[in-house]
Amino acid sequence: MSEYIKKCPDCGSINLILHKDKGEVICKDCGLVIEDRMVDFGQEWREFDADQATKKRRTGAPITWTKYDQGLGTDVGQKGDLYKLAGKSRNKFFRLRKWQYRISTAIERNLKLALSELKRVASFLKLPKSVEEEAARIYTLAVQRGLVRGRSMESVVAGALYAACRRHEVPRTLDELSESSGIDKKEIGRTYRFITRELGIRILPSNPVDYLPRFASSLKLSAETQSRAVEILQLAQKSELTSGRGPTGIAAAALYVAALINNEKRTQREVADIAGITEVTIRNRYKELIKKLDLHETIKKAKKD
DNA sequence: AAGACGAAAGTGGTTGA
DNA sequence: TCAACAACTTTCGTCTT
Repeated sequence: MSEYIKKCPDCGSINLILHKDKGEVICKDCGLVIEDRMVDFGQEWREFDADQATKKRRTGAPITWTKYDQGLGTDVGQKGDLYKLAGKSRNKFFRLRKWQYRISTAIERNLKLALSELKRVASFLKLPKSVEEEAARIYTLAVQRGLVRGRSMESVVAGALYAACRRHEVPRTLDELSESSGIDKKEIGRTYRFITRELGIRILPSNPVDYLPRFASSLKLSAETQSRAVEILQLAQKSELTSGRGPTGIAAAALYVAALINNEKRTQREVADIAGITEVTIRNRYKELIKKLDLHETIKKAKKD
């Protein structure tokens, strides 16, 4: 048992029980949960067969931010323990349960709801687990700092997801996020900026290269074309064609040019739709690319083949 | 006829006084 | 807080294949 807790801070009783398997310290007299989420101080065991495993294994599921209490947490009277008690003390525990519920409402209820929404959007966008975790962490921090107040829960969820995507370099566009969460694009952008600023999350400007694989596969372009596009992008970055421009536009143009060179021509319209930009933007980027990188001959040569 | 191209005007967001 | 500004979009007419 923890060294520093010897008396119940509520009733002063020294009758404390340690629930090792739950990681809780409970006052035997008043039922107060003095400490939960404590670390198991027990000896380290090894398990040699299935029987020992059930007896000796001490860990549960890994801690995760996608559960509102990180998969830990203590509930009063969960398993029907309460019905072993009679009369007064039973009522007392019902009261306790009620209070626990009330106390936890503010933040935890919000989290419960928000995280299920987060999960829904994340799976809709087919985001990897790591991004979902990150987004959940960001959201949890945001709630704890009261950043959600005055904003809709959904928009903060979307903002957190967007931030997590950016950090993990699996960018989704604001449009995609907006479509899957049903939140206005502007709103997501605003909350995104707000929470990243408030939480001091530093995010690199997104790299056009990160968009290529997704666009390329949507357009059913070959792997060669895709890697051609990567080369073009790298050259473009050296010539400083990329700074200050929308990353999707550059990615789309590079892909368009790469497709031309490799005789897998797609129309500007097709590419533009996939990338969520207009043909005009592709044209502008495309012109710049050709001019700066001297791709004239390369394209002409490709056409003859 | 479809796609590519370019001009011109409009939009939303950033920046700097 | 406002105006200037850059990037991007929308629209539309013209040219190319």
